[in-house]
Amino acid sequence: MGSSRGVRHDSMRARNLAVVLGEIRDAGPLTRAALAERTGLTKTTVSKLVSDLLDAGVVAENGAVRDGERGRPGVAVRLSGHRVATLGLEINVDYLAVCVVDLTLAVRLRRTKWAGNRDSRPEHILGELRSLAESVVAEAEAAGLRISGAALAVPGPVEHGLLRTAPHLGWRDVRVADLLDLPFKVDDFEVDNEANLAALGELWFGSGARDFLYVSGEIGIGAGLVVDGSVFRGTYGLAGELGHVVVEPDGPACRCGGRGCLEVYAGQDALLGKVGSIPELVARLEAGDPAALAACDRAGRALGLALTSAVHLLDPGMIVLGGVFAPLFPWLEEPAGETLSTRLGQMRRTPPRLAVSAIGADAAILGAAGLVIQRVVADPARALGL
Amino acid sequence: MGSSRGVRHDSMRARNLAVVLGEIRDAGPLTRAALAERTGLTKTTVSKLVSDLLDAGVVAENGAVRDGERGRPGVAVRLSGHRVATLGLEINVDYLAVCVVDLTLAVRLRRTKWAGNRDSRPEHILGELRSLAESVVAEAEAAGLRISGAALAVPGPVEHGLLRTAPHLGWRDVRVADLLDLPFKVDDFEVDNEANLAALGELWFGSGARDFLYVSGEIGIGAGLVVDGSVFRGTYGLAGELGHVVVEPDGPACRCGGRGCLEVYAGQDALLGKVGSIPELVARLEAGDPAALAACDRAGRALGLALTSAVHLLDPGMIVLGGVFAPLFPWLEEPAGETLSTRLGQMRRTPPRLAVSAIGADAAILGAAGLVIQRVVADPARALGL
DNA sequence: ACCATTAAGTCCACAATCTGCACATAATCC
DNA sequence: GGATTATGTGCAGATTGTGGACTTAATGGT
Repeated sequence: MGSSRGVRHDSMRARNLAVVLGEIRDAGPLTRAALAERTGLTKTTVSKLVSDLLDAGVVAENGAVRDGERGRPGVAVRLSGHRVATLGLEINVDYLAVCVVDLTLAVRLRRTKWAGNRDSRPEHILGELRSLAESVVAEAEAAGLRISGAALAVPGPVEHGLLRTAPHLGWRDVRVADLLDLPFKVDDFEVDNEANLAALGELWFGSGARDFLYVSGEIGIGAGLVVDGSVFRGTYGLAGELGHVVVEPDGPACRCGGRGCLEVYAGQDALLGKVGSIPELVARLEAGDPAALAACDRAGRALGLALTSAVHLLDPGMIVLGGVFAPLFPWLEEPAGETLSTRLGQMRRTPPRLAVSAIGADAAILGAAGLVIQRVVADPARALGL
Repeated sequence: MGSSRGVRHDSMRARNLAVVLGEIRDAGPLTRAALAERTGLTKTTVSKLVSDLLDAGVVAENGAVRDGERGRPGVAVRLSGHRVATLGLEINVDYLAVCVVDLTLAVRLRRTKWAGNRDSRPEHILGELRSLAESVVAEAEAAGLRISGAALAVPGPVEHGLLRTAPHLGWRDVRVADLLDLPFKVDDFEVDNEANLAALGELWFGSGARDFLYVSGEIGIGAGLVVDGSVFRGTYGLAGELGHVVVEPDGPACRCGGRGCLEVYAGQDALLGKVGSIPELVARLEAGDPAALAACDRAGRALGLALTSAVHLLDPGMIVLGGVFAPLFPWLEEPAGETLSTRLGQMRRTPPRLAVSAIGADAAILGAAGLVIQRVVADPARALGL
């Protein structure tokens, strides 16, 4: 049951710090007077709160505002990225990646290590990731940044910090946080599915939409639903497994135990067939190779069918295709979109728009780092000890 | 963007009233000392808050607690249903229904009016519903209850208070609240999909589970997902349209424009075939009628397939079958459950349990009334003018 | 150039609410 | 019947926000 705690003076202040900081983030540089107007707090209170935020180094004054109006010009306050930053981490089948993002969501550092991680020992991979992270953190700290948390994207479903299964890594039930052992408190470190974090990457670093289903085409197919700026995770955090939605009840067997799942038709293995890589596939598609075109068409139709079910169940504002689906978008758009709008029929005024992801392979690490930034802004008092 | 308001002294108090009242609701009768313990507030503060709640008539003292311990016995405080109540309304194809539920979730009044509402004029039906509601409200007020809000369940998707389409009523784009014109403020009246409200009915009046997918088998098939005690509605409030999830991509045409939707195999029309009613179908099933058994088996398998997709996308804690699926549960459970667990395969430790709804046809009105009660408890200061 | 006007930001007395401790109250235990 | 223990309330004090007066820094008209 909801055993929620009462509110005391300090939580009131904490909340108001978050409100002011959130408003500065959402509505760009603002003067104290404008902040008072927008938050409903008095100028006095806003002044005191802003002063604390200035001391903490999370905001900075932007110089006088020259808006041509009469009267004393205000001093606008904006988010400052010079002190607080967070760490985004990713383990994928082919690489490890790390980035540092500051409070303004500027990417400060970024590093990738290519590695064949198929069927590898968790301890080994996580050790590599730790040393990668440590070097990046040291560099960030040398630049005067304080890393206030981290999040890690993994290629598989995560339940309460436990990686249930990562089929292509060959991992099962791995307590990732314990093995990785970074020097963060539990509250400041999170592990989540690659698709969920990539969806958040699209949210904060992409096109600016606040409601969409991000479809992550990797070796497997996942999806992350963003509704009004936050990810829907379901009961155990396992929502969004688009790859195993039923497309053809009597179709070919899938590794999951089912038959005719989306992954069978549109997973990376199905798309590539005998082709070696995605860039090569794109080259063949551009050259008009019939086998490649047929595979894409089939994948697109299957994707359209799975998305039909997803739209009925999840009601996304739009659909963003990412991962390997991004470079293939020109060949997937028509069969998938056609299938989707035919099937949805009269159920919707207009079917959700199909769009290509605005950011590339970095989606997941950016989303991971952004998630922690989000938390700092949502509760600066806790994150900064104000 | 989240232009949220700052917190002032009065909102702090409002929040604490809600915390205390919520705790009393969730954890049964509690003494002031126990409340202080649980909320983290001091005994002094809790005393003052409880005193206000007593004055408002939403809680009552329960007599001394005799728990065999030493020391002064506390006086337990419990929710009191003698003053505040809410109204639940439903329009369905075959009937109108109304109920009054008090703060303790006790059903105080209940009335159903059978009517053939197929292809009827909205003004007419809503007029009938209004007079039904008015008589029930008058009766409730005569019993000393104050009706502090209402919610209405309708058989179709609702987007921002607009009933988009109710195929079996023959309605399209109806502004239900305006036509119904009950004397409630906008904040105190809500229209929602029958499946969503039935799901909430199951939550508050059913088995006690807090995470489940409620599947509502009516003329159409809808579903309401409850995660941690609240309904997931998607971007436009259209989530949970289980009836049009793809079961067989090349199956028979559905009235929605698609093919092989769940509704084609497991909608009421498909289940009944030439049989006249659900009770008659049940009788035939009990008698072993092969045609009836085959229809149910086919419906169960189709339901299992649609639920497979739903489980992958929505990650429900369990699955509750309601509406006409409730009486048919004995014949649906095996084919649906078998299909579901085979298909989910290794993706889950255990597939979500299939259960039958604990409440009957009243699910939607109970959920509707309960929703408004929930709001009163969530913000007693606003709802009661404290 | 100067002064009225306008708006931003700060100062200070005051108000709302919660805390912490003391204390009265009402049981049980021996 | 007195020691012990726990509940609930009263009162002073702390924290935080409010509201209006005041200072500051511009513009614009004379």
